[in-house]
Amino acid sequence: MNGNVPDPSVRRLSAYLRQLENLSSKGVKNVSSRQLAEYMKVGQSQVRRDLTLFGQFGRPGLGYKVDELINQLRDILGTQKKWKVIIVGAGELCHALLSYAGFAERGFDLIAAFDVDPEKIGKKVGSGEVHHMNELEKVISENDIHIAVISVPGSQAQKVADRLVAAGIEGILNFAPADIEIPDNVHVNHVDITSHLEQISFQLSHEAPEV
Amino acid sequence: MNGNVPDPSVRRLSAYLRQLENLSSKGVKNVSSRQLAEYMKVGQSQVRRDLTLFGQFGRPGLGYKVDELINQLRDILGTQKKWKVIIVGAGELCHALLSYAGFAERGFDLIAAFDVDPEKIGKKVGSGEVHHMNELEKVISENDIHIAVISVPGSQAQKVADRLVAAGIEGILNFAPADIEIPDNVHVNHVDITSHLEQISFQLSHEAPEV
DNA sequence: GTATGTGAAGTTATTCACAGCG
DNA sequence: CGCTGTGAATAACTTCACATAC
Repeated sequence: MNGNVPDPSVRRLSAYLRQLENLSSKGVKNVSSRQLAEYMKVGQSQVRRDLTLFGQFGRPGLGYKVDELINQLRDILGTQKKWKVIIVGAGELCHALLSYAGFAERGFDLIAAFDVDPEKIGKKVGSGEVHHMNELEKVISENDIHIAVISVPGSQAQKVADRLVAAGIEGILNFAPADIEIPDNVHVNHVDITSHLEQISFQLSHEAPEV
Repeated sequence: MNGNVPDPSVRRLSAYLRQLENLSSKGVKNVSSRQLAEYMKVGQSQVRRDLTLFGQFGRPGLGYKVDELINQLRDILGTQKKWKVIIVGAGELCHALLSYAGFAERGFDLIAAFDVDPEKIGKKVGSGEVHHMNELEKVISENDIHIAVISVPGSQAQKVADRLVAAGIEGILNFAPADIEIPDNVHVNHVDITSHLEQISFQLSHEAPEV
């Protein structure tokens, strides 16, 4: 459909979608790029530019129809259809993610977790249950899984990633505190909490001192 | 010290630091920009450029001394000194974060958590314990806290953020699935898990179909 | 020979500003 | 008259390529 969309744009599309869902739940029917831009901290032309990368969704003089745009954004992001997702490592993070993230409403269906701890196996998580690690490949292939979340200790992350890739997984969300190496055709998103704290630390450390 | 460093550079500095800590623990003493660049997926001149934004740390012909560079990066990121951090919301995410992130080694000391659930109050977390929310302002001011983590339900996030800001917090790491509005002089980092999944979904959906 | 630091060039992303539609 | 969509202008970031140091 299109060659290259700036990464930052894609991130913002998520943010717009979040904001629009909010507006929709408040009964708002129409929104202009200026209004949308206000909520996030971007310029109004940025909003329009991001959207027009994928088509023309607005009406001059009128703005965008909230519900319509929500659907268009979901189409763009590919979350109109449900993705089946598995999570490797059924520890606290796994439960934390499930307890708050509202995966399902956003198009992601957690259908299985994996762990080596016998105590955890068989317990319910999301819309599935905890399996033993040695069923990993079987479950992936039988259920047509494309996306996996890694939430194991850092020392295990690479090993897990290798198995996921070998089993055909194409997208990985990595919460382990370790970088993983994977082939170029697999998409990884690494959530490194320490790094986020370091960003903040950097900002505070380089603040223009208060006058 | 310096006016404007590209955000992407700061993010990469964290990544270099992570990689260098790794190398150091393996006993590696020296590293070149080419080697460092290989591990992350950046060009070698990018590495040099990022580093020289803050000084000249390398030796032509030799590369960088691993342990020296680690210290310099920590100075830059401001994590040479320990930051005291609090977390609001003592739920599963709070425990997940503590159980795996190795905060302390990276310069962040979790000294208190806050919750409204009486069952949780008094329990130990990190190097502190869970307090009732109404002690929030008191603990912040008495302990000279600058950074806070929000891990409460989305509906509470804004309220919590407002109190944190009013109490003098300058940096917020927000895990709640909601955007928060705060004044410009406070630094926020929002970890939105759904958004990360959407990035992956987008990539998979717009993949050049396999030939 | 190897590797840094950096001007200059190139690329990518953001913002401006306005023609044209509702 | 408000608001979109978009060429053109600007700014931000990255890469090249080489003089210089070890």
